[in-house]
Amino acid sequence: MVDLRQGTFIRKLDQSGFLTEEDRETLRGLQLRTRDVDARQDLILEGDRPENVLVVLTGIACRYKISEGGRRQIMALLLPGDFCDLHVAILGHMDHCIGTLTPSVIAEMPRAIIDDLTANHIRITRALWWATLADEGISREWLVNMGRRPADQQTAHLFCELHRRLLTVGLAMPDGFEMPLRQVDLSDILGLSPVHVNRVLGELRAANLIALSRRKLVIPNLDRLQKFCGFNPNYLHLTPRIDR
Amino acid sequence: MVDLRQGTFIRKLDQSGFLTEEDRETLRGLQLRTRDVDARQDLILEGDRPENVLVVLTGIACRYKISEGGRRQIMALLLPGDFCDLHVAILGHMDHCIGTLTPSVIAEMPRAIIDDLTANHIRITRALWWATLADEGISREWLVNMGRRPADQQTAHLFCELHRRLLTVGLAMPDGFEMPLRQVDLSDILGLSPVHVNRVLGELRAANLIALSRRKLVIPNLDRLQKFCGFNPNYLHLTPRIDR
DNA sequence: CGCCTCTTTGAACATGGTCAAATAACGTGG
DNA sequence: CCACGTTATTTGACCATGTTCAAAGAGGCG
Repeated sequence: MVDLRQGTFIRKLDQSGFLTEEDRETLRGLQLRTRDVDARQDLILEGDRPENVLVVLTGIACRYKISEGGRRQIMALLLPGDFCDLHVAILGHMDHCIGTLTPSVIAEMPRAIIDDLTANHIRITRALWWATLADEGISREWLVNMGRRPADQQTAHLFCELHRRLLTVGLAMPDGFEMPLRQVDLSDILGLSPVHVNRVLGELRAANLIALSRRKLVIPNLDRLQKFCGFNPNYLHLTPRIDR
Repeated sequence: MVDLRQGTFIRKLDQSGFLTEEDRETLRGLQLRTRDVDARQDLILEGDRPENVLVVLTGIACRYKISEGGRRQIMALLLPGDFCDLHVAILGHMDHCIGTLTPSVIAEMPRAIIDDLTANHIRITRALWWATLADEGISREWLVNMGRRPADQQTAHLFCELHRRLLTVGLAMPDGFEMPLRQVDLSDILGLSPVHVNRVLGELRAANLIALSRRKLVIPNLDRLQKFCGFNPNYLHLTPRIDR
């Protein structure tokens, strides 16, 4: 079944700047099986050696681990268009779990397709590699965020990142976006306690940096929010590439 | 000049399990210029578009960023054999800085060599990709470490990781290793204050989990240390690959 | 309406941070 | 080899940020 929603990941790969119209055509022609998944379901567990590569088409998923202490740490957010487990093709086994945070539609890309793409489509291969490297850039920024920013700036920074990333997949407005994550999820992303996240959200609201209610996040003044947390979107590597 | 020290990165890539003797021969034949660098020197700055890819031959370097607040966060340690900036070939510009932590020897791999390798040596290409993905696994574990472990376990975990990684490049003994990082460096890795790192080190010493003096770290009981911090080396992807 | 989940609030506590100063280790030149 | 300046580690006292536990409200949904 050709699914129009796969436009999301084509657009994502296209951001690498490597694809030609021919490549996009190839990607559009892929026949992928899709799967509807509820919120808070595991897609892949640590140690798995999955046969298919999963791609998020709609919804939000995440990479996470459970620490010895039984606490969840989310290490990456997977938005529409993002690949869940490309690395497994190279590394062999998963070193973390992947689960949905919201109800999602997931596409399954058979290993055979990946093998074909990486063998016969050099630019698509580069785009795939680009995607994994861009992910890495984000996790580095999260380290800075957790290590060197106080909770309020850290939270604001996450919102700036989400806003920017959702914009590129057409899921945000210039001044806000649908925010389906719960406060517990935010706390597991930020490495904070849920209670503290709640208080920080209160502060950000009080400072009129955000408005958040009924799952809508409104950013009254994006520039102010970005300045507040020192957000510099460079690490997302979203700028149009004109140099190759 | 063929430099024997490039054995370090060949060994590193070999851990991917993808290389054949022919590939190793190819890598051994590379003519690389090397450079001696003092401790605490920048090799690459944020925004750079370096022409050569750098490889650490001896010493320890790191990826880092300086936050708005002027505080350094180290996001990765680069040990002998590690590539500094492979991603730049794909992403276009650096989103972080790279600098040495100790006196180091750095090899410069001209872009032309990388292009040749990735065009004509499929297994070496996969090994390179493997290396970047393994790095990513480490930064994910660091997120867990910072987000969900108290400072003492976090510090212990870093030592376990360092020990294991240094073992694979022949720079550690079964019960310890040379620890050239200062406490400030540790604090910038762990996202803690230098003072607190000092106190944590004291605790770990008091609990007889480590002995640390004159730049030698001794681990009296590795198993105990690993249990203490929940260290599971899985994420390093160092296990011998027999499945392909 | 009633249940369940999520958010909000309060009070006491703990972990880690800051500032400042003392001590120890290191490297260099005499 | 020692003295000195420099850099790194250690210690103390006080403070701030974030955590925990518990309970009360709000919202969403059948």
